[in-house]
Amino acid sequence: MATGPLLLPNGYDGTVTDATESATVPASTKRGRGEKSSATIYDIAKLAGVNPSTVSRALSKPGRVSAKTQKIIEDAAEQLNYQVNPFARALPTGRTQTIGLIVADITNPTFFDIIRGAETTAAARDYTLVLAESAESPETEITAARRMMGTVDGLILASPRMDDELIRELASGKPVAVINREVDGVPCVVPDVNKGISEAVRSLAANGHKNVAYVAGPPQSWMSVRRWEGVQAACEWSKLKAVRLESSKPTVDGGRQVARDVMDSGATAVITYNDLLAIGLMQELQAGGMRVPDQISIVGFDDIFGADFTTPPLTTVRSPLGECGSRAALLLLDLLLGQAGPEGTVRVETELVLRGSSGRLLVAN
Amino acid sequence: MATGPLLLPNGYDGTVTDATESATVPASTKRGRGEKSSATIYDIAKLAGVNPSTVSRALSKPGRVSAKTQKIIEDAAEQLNYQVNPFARALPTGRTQTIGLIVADITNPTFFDIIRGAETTAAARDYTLVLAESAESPETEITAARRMMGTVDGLILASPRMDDELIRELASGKPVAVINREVDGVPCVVPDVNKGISEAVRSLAANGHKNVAYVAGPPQSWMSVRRWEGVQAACEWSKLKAVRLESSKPTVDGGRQVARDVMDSGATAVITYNDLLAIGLMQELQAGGMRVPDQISIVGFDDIFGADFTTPPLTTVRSPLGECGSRAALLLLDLLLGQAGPEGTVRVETELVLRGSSGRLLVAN
DNA sequence: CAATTTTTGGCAACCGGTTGACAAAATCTT
DNA sequence: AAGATTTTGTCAACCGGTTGCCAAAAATTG
Repeated sequence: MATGPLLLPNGYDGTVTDATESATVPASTKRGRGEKSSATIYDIAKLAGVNPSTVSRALSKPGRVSAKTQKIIEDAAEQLNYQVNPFARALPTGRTQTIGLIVADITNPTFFDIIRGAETTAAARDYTLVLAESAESPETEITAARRMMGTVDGLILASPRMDDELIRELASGKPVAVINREVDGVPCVVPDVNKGISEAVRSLAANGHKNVAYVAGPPQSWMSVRRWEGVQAACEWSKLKAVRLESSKPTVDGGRQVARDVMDSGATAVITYNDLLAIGLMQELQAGGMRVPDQISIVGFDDIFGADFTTPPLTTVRSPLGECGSRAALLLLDLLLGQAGPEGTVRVETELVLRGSSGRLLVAN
Repeated sequence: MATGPLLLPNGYDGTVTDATESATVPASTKRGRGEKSSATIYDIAKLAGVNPSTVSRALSKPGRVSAKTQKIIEDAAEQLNYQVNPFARALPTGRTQTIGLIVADITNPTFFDIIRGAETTAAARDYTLVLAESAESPETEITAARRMMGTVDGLILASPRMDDELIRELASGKPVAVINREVDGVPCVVPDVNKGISEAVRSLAANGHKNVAYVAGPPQSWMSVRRWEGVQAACEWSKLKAVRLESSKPTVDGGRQVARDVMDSGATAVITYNDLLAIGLMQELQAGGMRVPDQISIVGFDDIFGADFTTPPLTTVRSPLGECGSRAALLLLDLLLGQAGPEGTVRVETELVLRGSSGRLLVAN
């Protein structure tokens, strides 16, 4: 009847609280497969000759204990190579130093910049980023969100597909920030599409285009609607005809599939919901013998990684995605630190990035 | 002197343990800003008329309680919309249902696929992925790793930059899996470069090339060394001359910068450490008037997103990055469930993806 | 139907920090 | 120097689950 913790690593057996042991080494050797587990505040307290609560205060409430005691405790902590146990801390306080990010689709490079932006600013403030994806499904999204809410201090939803109402419900529990969508009562970071779109449409009009097609994104996408509205408005202003086409999915493949419809529409310029659609569309049109931009101009959205690898390089309305991620993280962190920033929506600028895929129409239509 | 928890949301005030209250609603209304916080096993126990420990067993130890009690408890849990508190569970057990992933650079699309692969398989097994980056710095990496070790059940290091010794030290604490590098005694997932490289070199030789340049990656990169060795061996076998060039950083920009050296080297075919370098290099060479592949062939590594957007599309040695992420996650999860899989290194195949950037040499050199 | 074995549920300790209340010690007043 | 005030450290309860141990209940056996 050995009492060793080999078979049941999580048992509470063995560790008698015996005051006779030496105090220079952390008492605990219990967790896991017998490795040195990290020291606790109790170990520090014993070594420093103070009460554990004093240790706790010294380590987290600056100024609450005298400089002298502070020093003794810090030295002891250092000597024992102490690291707080995040769970033990999270249990009473609820704080976890963690923020969650849910993206619609990890496959989509649009989100990589957002992830990067959020991760970088979170890390800079000593927060850890937890990532999940919804696979474009509102149900998966809400499940992931609910699961995360338990473990994070705040949540960022990038291009959420769930209902406004659900988002508000989540936001009533813990701080939530939304990217690429505007939800009443919830802090949002939204690229203001108007500037970029009007630049794009004006450029198309100046190059002699009369008929513009907009290739839409997923129906649940708030941003797709906004972009379509923007395109309509700008086209009206520039006296162009605008028609809306649907896509099956907002990917390169979806772009290829919509090429037929684009041809049939008679448009000489196409603005797509995102760059992936634009790239797929361009590939398919070129494969069919069309010359871009001589016969048809293509404009994407977002300026994702790789948008300038194509031939011709893609003209696109750039959204500062990395900035969106970063701003959303900041919004959240401010909320968490109690210094509520400007309540409403943060708008970031979009701009036209004029490259080779749009230009003057050389062939009369 | 109101005792309301408004100003000090984390206080323990107020909640007297009064047995007279109605039992149909979770007693707790304390956490946060006064919203309904989730029910605890104590609430369930009260509602079901059993002991909290019985609830705990019913919910996590299948078969430990009778079917009847099980049902009563499950119903009560459902009614109260119970969710386990992950911290409370993690505190005594150490289990967190979380795995960490540290990548060298979130900016680098190579890691996108790895992240996706890991996230997807983790999520499928009900684990959450926690992400951090090391910004290509060994110091940042070890800091991030140490921080993470406290909060995750296992860790994946993708292209780690730290010493073998440090990796083994980490691995002695909790399960660790490594991607893109082989470390003795630690489970690794490594693309086997030989097949892809020999295909690539054979193809170059068949197209009349005699001099090959390899553009190396970061000096700490284990994989860069492996690739250079592979290129050397394959070139020797095919009787080609191989020379190694250094790059400043493994990015598109780094590729542009190395163009000069490539020209000077007299090589007619270039194999680069990764696709980013290849793309940058190709852009710069083309900007300087070189024709690809007529005057120079370019072969990258990894087949990242966008590698086929270029003109000509990039020939590259594909590593199944998504599979690497997924396999590493599986390795870890198996380890966590105690069913240690095959101890050693998992090798995944690489293959040449022949596209337009490599081909027959048209101009005598 | 009694004796024995197996199930099942309850008790209480425990994980490792945090914090309100309070008393002891130190500092400041007058 | 005695009293008032402030600083500092201790006590104990608490967050919400988990689990070893034990006794009561149920099932099995003779």
